[in-house]
Amino acid sequence: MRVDVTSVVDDRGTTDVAGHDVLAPDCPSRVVFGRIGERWTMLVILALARAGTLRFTELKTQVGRVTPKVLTETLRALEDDGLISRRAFQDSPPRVEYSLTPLGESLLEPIDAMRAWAERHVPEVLAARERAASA
Amino acid sequence: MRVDVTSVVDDRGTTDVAGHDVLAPDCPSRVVFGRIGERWTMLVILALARAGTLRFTELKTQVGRVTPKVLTETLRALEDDGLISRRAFQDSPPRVEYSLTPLGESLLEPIDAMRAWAERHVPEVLAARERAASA
DNA sequence: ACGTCCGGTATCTTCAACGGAACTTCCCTC
DNA sequence: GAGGGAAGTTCCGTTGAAGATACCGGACGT
Repeated sequence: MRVDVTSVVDDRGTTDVAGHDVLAPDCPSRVVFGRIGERWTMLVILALARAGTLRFTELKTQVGRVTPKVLTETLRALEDDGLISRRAFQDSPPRVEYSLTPLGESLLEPIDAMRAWAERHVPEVLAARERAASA
Repeated sequence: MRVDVTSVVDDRGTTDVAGHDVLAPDCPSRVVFGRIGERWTMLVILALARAGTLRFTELKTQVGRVTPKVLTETLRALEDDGLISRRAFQDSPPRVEYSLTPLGESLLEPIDAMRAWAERHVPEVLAARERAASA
């Protein structure tokens, strides 16, 4: 199929029912994995999932050692993707509340699958890493 | 507040049954998300999942425009984590075969959950992105 | 009048990832 | 003896994300 890199593997049903080629660099799953692979997004999403709603500084302390700049970037990106919503009140001092959108909440399911895998298998991964390091 | 990353949020059951704090920077899920967030790992794992076994150059062509150096790095990292196995034969010309370990195969399940989410929801994400871009 | 809180910006620097191209070793074929 | 795989390695350069630090503007308390 079109897309340059393509046709890499037409010979064995590599595209799913929806017509996506999971190996193509522009596959939707790449978009998703790219986003959740970024350093702070998971932490932000999980923090919001727990708290429901958090203000900027609350988020900052919950998430850990993130600098305001990077946190802002992360939040903007997630907002642009429709995963979180930002409501600003013009109180003084300023108040801004972040929370998950329904779309963001729906992402919790696959995230949790990943987390479950991690909890079950990370000991094996760490053991393998240690073996590799000492070798 | 004590800053040590721990005990960030003891006030609301934030640790799961296994005692992991999902928000801690050293949480196992971070390890996993970090790894799969890297640029080529997904592609390698999915290619191997399909083919079963691949040689270096086969992998290289399947995965796309990856340079040998980066592919080697990716493969080494995955091998160190126990997700793929590398068998070298001393034929000539050299032959090396890569395949998923059982651990690597077990990772396919959460990956697929993620992929399923992506396929269902990426249109919404892209729509949100476009709204954000034009605003 | 002064400092504080809040939600950020602005600027600078550092660091790891990624990439390109050439080189290597070993054996084989032409 | 010239060339050609296979599976990398080495050297070098670029880039983009992340971090540190400082600052801002407006209301508020004291």
